Amino acid sequence: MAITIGDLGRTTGTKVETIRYYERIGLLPVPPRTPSNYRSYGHAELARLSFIRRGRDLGFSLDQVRALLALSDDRARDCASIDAIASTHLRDVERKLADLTALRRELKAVITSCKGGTISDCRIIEALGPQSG
Amino acid sequence: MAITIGDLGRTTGTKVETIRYYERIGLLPVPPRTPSNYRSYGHAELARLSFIRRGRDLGFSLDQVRALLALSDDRARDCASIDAIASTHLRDVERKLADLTALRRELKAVITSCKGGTISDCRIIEALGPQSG
DNA sequence: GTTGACCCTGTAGCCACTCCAGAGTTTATC
DNA sequence: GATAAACTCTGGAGTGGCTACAGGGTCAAC
Repeated sequence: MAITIGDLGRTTGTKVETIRYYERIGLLPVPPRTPSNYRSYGHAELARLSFIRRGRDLGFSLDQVRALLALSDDRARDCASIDAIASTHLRDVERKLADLTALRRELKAVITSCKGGTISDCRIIEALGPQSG
Repeated sequence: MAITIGDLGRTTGTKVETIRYYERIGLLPVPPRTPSNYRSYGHAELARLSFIRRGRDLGFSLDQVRALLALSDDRARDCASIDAIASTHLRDVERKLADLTALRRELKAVITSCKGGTISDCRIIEALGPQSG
C-alpha cells in the first residue's frame, strides 16, 4: 500500500532528489514516515506529483504550477483564472518562439557567410566584432 | 582616455555587476586601477566585451563565447572550428524551436478546450490530471 | 551473513547573472 | 567650500530548478 519515494519517482519519471526538493519548497506535502524513517506516500501524492510533472512538461514554472494546484482544489471557482495562467504562458512561449526564430535567421546568415578560409577573414568573428553591430 | 566600468556598461548595454562577474570568471582581463582604486579600461576591453555581449545575444553560452574568443585570437587558424561551434549552436536552436512549437500546439489545444465553466469541469486541469497523460 | 539496492540528511554545485549593504570617491550645483 | 547626487569599491547572498555527493542507515535476496 505505502508508496516509497523510489516508486513515486519511477512512476512519474522524477528523480528522488527532485521529489525531496519539491517537498522542501512546499510543492509536495510532508509525508508520514515508516518506522525506519522512510517517506510513505499514498495515491493523492502520486496524483499531485503527476500533475506537477505534466505542468512542468508543458513549460509552466513551479510558481505557475503552484497556482494551478491551488486553483484546481477550488472546484467551484470560475475557470477564467486558470485560463489566464495558461494564456500568459502561451504568450511567453510565443515570444520565445519569435526570439529563437530571429536568432536562427542570424545564425544562418553568419554561418553561410563563412567561406572556410582562416580565422583572420572569418565572417563569424567579424559579425561578433565591435564594428559590426 | 580611461574608460570607467560605468562607461563600459552603458556602451555595451551591460550591467556593472555583470562586467565584474565576467572579470571574476576570467572572461574579461583584470584591468589596471586608478589611484582611487577604480577599474580603468581601454578600447581592447571595450571590443572584447562587445564581442561577448553579441555572442550572448546570439544565444551562445559563456563557455562557447570563451571558445570563440580563444579562437578569434588565433588568427591563422582554420575557420572550420568557429563554424563548428556556430553550427552546433544552430542545431540546438532548431531543436528548441521544434520543442517550443510542439509545446505551443499542446497549450493551444488545452486552452481552447476551456469553455469557461467552473474549475470542476475545466479542461486545463483535466489535461494536467492523472488520467489524461 | 553479506551483497546490493534502496533510503536518510545535509551541503554544495550548476548557469548567468542580479541585488544588497556599507563604505569610499568624484562631479555638479549652490 | 559645503553638500548632494551619482558614481565606484568589496564581499556575500539570492534567483530557478534541479542535480550530485558524502557518509551513513535499512531491507530483501541468496
